[in-house]
Amino acid sequence: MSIDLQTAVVRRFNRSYTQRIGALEDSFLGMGAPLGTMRLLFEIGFRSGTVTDLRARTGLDAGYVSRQLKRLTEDGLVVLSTDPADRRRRLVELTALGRERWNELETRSAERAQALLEPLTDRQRGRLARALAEADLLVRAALLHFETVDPLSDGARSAVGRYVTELATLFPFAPGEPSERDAAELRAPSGRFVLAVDDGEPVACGGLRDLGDGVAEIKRMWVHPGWRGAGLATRLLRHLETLAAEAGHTRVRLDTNEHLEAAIALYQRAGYRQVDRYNENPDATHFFEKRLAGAPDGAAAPEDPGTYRGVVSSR
Amino acid sequence: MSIDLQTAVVRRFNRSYTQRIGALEDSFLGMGAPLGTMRLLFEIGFRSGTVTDLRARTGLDAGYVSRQLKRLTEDGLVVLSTDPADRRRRLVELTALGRERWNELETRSAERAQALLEPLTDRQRGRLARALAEADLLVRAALLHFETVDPLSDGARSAVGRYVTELATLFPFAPGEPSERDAAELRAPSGRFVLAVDDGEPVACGGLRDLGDGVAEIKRMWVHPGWRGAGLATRLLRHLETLAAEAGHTRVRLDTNEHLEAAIALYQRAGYRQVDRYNENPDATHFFEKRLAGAPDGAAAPEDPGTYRGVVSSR
DNA sequence: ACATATCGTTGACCGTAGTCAAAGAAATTC
DNA sequence: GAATTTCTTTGACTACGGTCAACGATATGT
Repeated sequence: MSIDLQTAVVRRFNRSYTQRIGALEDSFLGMGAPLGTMRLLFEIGFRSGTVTDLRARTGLDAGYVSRQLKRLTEDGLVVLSTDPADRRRRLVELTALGRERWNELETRSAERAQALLEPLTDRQRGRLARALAEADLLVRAALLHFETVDPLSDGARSAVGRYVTELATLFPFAPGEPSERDAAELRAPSGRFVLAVDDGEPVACGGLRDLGDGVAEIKRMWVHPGWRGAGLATRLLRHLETLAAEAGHTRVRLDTNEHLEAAIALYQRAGYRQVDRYNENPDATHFFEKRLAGAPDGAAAPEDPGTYRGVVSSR
Repeated sequence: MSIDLQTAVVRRFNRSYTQRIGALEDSFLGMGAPLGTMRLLFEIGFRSGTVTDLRARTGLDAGYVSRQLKRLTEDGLVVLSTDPADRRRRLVELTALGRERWNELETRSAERAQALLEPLTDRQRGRLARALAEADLLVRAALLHFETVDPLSDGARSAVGRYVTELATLFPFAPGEPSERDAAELRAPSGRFVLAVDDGEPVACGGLRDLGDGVAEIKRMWVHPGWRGAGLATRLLRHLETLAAEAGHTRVRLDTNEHLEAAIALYQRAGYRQVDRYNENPDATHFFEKRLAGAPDGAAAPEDPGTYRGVVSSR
């Protein structure tokens, strides 16, 4: 399928979906309060906290929010209180009535979705759900981006923690605590650590460290299990290679474990070739290397971006 | 997959898609004119005609449209002229400048869609496009509804015309012109003709006539080729059976041609059993009958709503 | 020919969403 | 302890989308 055709499909879908389903927000209408007010109520019900927090999440103007909250308070849907920790701040919470309304919004939204499914036969319903789940994963993945972060930041720690936990379930693997020394290797200028985050949750990560002689090593590459099959690992690998090339490296190495079959397949698809053991890592059984495009002694294999399902590199 | 799970998938998709893609309409913004004005411009560019027509298509208020058109005229984007056929009416058309702007909107919208695809690998792009195409078909189909119309109305004629044309390509089939006498049989109270329309185009049709003795006959069942595989034929068949039952019939018959294999499979899945020839129709080779649920001498086979691909009944 | 209906325009009006700046109260910095 | 910053509220204001009723011009039915 050509890119033009794909674009046309996305546009056609956009049109039928937004036109026919109407804005999702429509479910907020007809509840006696304007859309904006209900949207805020929904947001508060989703997670209550300070007004500042609420504003940050919604990106709305302070004055606007203040007035909406006033209205909601008058309607008895929320209560405002002073934050004891910082008495400038105010805390927002739903009242029992507010929670009731919130549930009503939830119900409406669910009914809306059911009304869409209802006319279809069982089989078509299943097909639609599968197609939307697939589209959802891919759309989310498409809009994700990799950010270079500090390897000891909360997000990085959380991602690496998950990575380690997952590896430990696949083969005997007992890493030490993440040390400052380990982390320093993955920090600029000689190293990198990239992270993709969705909704506050780490989704993928990977690190790069300098082995000297123009060689970079890829470390701690991981993709969240719920996000696999969307090409994230391929993109991540490519991203890391680009970062390595930008830092002046001409080759990338990595080690991995024989249990990580999907990862090995990924490396092979991406043009890595197996090499001899180049370190003492007891967890590693397989070693790979790739010459970066543009590097002298070129002959880098053409990339074949394929689907990948599974955990990635070891250590 | 349970209906609750399916509903959850739809809701999750709704949220990620509308939140992340933003309203499709956003591409109308930042063009120096408010959204509503641009939306109208887009609609005119899509198909120009009378103001009434435009209003009917958009569902907007007469006063509102009038003002928008005034603005667009002042900006030199459209021209208004009196309809020579009815001098109360006015014709709207884009100027060259208006067409230019319209193309700009198209470009923006396409860029938006491409930006979504761009980060994905080739393979994932293909997957997303396929998933969205599938979802598009099913969503459109789900929101379609069958309407009982006069068998000689424009829509019905158009649908039957397509049906006849299509049959003629599949086997020797030379029907006469649609006669008033034929049509009368498909008219209430003794008969029915149902039609599904999307965007002015006929998408599916089917008729019902009275054979006496509590038997109804299904005629001219057809689904638009571009809409096959979305369960429309199954739904249409079910709908016609319901209409027949409501009219007091206890059995439904139909004839078809051996070349229409998909149709025959559909009837069998839907619980029809083959019977002896019951008419002199030279185009028919196969004959089916089904006892309607609730009818005495019951034992109607359980329905298995399966996917259907192909033209439907003969004649 | 007259009554009636239709089509578009115009004026008056409304609520919603949102912006901006001023200001009071509380916290933090120096 | 004074100056500055942060958090929230309030008043003033704006554009936008939209509704309603009145009106003149044109068509249509009888």
